[in-house]
Amino acid sequence: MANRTTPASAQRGVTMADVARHAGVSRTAVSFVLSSRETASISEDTKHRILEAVQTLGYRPNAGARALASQRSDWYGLVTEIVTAPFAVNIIKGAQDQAWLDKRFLLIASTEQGGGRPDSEHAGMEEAAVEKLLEQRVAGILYAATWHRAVSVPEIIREIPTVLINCFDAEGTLPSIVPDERGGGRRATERLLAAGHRRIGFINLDPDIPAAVGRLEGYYDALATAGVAPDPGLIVSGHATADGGYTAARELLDRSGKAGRPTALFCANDRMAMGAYDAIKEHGLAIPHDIAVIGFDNQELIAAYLRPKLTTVALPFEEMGALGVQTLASLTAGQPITAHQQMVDCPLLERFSV
Amino acid sequence: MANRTTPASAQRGVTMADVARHAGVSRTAVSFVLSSRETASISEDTKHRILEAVQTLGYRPNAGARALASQRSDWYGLVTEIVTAPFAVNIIKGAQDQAWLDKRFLLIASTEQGGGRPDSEHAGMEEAAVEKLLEQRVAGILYAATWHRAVSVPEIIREIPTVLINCFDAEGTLPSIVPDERGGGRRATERLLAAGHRRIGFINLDPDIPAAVGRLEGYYDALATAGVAPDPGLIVSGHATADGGYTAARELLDRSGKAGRPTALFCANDRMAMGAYDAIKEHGLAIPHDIAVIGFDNQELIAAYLRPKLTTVALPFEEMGALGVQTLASLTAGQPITAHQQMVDCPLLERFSV
DNA sequence: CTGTTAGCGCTTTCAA
DNA sequence: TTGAAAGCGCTAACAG
Repeated sequence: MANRTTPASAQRGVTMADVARHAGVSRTAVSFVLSSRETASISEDTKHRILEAVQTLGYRPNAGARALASQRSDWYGLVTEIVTAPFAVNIIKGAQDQAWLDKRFLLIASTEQGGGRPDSEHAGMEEAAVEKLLEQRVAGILYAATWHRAVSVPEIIREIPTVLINCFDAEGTLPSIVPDERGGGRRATERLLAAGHRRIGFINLDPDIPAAVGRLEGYYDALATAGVAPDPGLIVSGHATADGGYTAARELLDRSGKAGRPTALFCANDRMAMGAYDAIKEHGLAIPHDIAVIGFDNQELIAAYLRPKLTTVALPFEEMGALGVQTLASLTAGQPITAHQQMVDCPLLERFSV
Repeated sequence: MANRTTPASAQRGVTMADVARHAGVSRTAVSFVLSSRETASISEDTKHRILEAVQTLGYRPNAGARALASQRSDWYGLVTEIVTAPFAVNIIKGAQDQAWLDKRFLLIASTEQGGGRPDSEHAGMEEAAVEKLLEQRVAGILYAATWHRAVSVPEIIREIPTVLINCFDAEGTLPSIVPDERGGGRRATERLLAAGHRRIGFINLDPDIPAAVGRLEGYYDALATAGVAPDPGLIVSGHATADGGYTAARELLDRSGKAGRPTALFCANDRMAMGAYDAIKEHGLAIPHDIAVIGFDNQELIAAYLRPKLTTVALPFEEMGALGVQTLASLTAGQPITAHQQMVDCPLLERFSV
């Protein structure tokens, strides 16, 4: 092999038997020491000899053999479209970090992004991915989506413990972890309310998706608690882009109806907030002096670069990833599911637009 | 297991022996059919019976057992900081897709981003990651960096075939795949030249990094070919941020020295171009009418959102990932290394700033 | 406290 | 063309 430098290395060679021989003990002893079993106690001396043999021989355990013999594996499968659409990439990071802590490996099978359509080629890829993961005998599967929505997972996934991250199955039979959209919407609105605003415009996403529903509910919640009557004229929904936000914001600002225009804008995502900024500036208004703006998603590249920097609600991707692994761990450990759907808080990130 | 629906499923149970029994043949026959060996020809009839048995029994091969018995694996390890710093996430996508085509799995071990410092905690994590990968008996390792630079890889990585993506080792002993920065710089400059510009300002990155060196060389190349003498006064380097770009652009624009200011700006990355836009607009100049701008990196979120949309040079992340897997494949297949360092083209993306 | 003995599910010579 | 048999490297009863 062209690429090999360390010569007498341990890649293919040193086995547990070698270690045992070198240390003058049985393979069992070695196995026990290496997996630090408590059951059988082994003299400090032998233990030391074994460890030493491991060192000098450069022994490296064979994870595959171990899995085969013990009938369990250290692997979780992660099937996701996220690698393709890196918006929620921190889910992977959170999962990976947590898995690492638990001394488990993540086998990532990336799929193309698909809207969860059951009838697409996407579905075929996903099924193939799950199949492959099952062949690897992963202990469980994590299924993560780029944006919070209902998905339809390949049926075979049900053969093993599975947890859904940032999505849920329509039948609602699989444990899932989602952001608390409603709480986030409430929090954003409360922040605006706390700043003294009473006429708060809400620029929503496509009203069909869970994010839109939840964030709007949160908006109503906060208004109700504060005792301000919601004005339907203050709520518009637009395309989830900067252009959509621009158009929607203009619409809101142009209205000089009975009560005048809003003094604050809650945009259901940062991209729309970006467009809203443009519309506001075009109207000759200053943020946050004349009008406050709050976003949602905390897309760093946008929120932290706008002028002024955007106050927004963050999606807890990393936390969801970590919680997913934890949930899967307890599932594979045979513990019953406590909560079917776990919601993770969406924290407010204060910057300078309120 | 709470989470199991398909009851008599194949998760732990059906083995090759079962299939053989069901089909009334030997395990060898099954093995041959399933791995489609040519060596021993098997009658169409038995083959059919075997495949049928596989179907009805729901047999699923055990990848681990196969690896153990055959002494080779279908897995490549990918150790990278990219998951943490998703700028170059398409490297993963490219690698993943190519691996999938080759019917191989990517075991991703993510590490925290580190500057390649050999003495950091980062290095410890990396070494642990590689160690784990070796325990899994991966066939080879891919090591990918978020930004093009020299890295120092854990020594143990040299025990197996390894290819570096978007980075290279200082000693230059490992095969590596990097973007053709110089070609990209040349291409950008040529584009500006083709538009008739002769006084082209260049806002460079920190001059120590390969991207800065290469892009500047490309700039000189293009100028030389076009027969225009480079003006040192037109070259500045700044911090690789929007602010850095803003400052650098101001500096260039404020200069009204002997030959006046540049009519075009080549920014060594898109973030700096973003800042340059601000500076240009503040000067009351229009893009591209008064001054053309070209960027580098093609950071979608920036390049496609600036007004006007930014013409820029793209980094070939996906291609590098795919090429990395291909290179690793030929390496593990025992083929000699042809090129030690492979450079991948950086294509120009025309938008509206030139 | 340590060693013996069976496998785990598959591949792969070597005979038949 | 097919089958028997011997492992791959490890774990896990069970004896000693």
